[in-house]
Amino acid sequence: MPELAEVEYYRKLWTPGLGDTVTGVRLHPKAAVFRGVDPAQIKRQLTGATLLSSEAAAKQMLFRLAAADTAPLWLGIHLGMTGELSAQPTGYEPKKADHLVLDQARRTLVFSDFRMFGRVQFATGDKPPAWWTQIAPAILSPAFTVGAVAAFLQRRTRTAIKPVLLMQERFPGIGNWMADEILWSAGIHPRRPAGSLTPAEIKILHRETRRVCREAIKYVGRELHGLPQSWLFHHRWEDGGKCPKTGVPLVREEIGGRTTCWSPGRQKL
DNA sequence: TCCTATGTTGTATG
DNA sequence: ACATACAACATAGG
Repeated sequence: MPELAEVEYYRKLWTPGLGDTVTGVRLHPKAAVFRGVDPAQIKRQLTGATLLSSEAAAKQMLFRLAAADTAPLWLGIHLGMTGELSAQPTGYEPKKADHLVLDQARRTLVFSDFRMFGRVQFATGDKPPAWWTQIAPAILSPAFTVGAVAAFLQRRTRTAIKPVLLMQERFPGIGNWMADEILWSAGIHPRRPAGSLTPAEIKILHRETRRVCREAIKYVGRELHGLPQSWLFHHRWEDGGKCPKTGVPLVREEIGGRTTCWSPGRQKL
């Protein structure tokens, strides 16, 4: 389920383990979540290391660890479509989809992802690796300006605005439900060509993008399903779901290869 | 059996 | 070179 807001939620579930040593590592060496990395190396280097800090950016998380006689260790996790983190009691028996399990004296930290679209990254070095630093500037940072959004839309004149909002290089952390939520609250039809938005609409889109991110982090950070009922989120999948603002039945169609939900009347072509 | 799924990426095509 | 469209990845559940 993880988009920016849920990623932040899951990141914090490992917070109890900060400051503690990893006494053992259990992993599935052949799991697809380890594509591009060496699971044996991860197991070797993380064992005995101390988990120091974590941060989230876009749909990814970065965990910093320290070990004797080596440069800092960087563990990256992308939750893909079905990834989750959890902290389990000592003695936890890993389940089938628990691909990376870090044992500590007082708990066990687990990354599981049954569909395995997520991934584990790993690096050592004094500075965070490129796969982390290359993530686009956050939507809630000063770099996310109306001008930057306008310029990005201009280069995608004919593309529907919906898939444009899913492009991580400009909208890091936005996923399918957040994109629909943004367009719904901005009153913009998801099929509108990106280049057809007026300056006024771009301004609203920019404002609502930031607002949805800020509020989603606030509500979801508290509890995973903590969004208010007034959000589209709670109605978008139910058959016969109605727009929380107008009471009119919602519409669902595929746009840009993803199921898209909107409220006709509020969002016109 | 068939369809869907809160994501990314490689490849083909324009 | 750039933008766009779509299959592929792997699995569970309705």
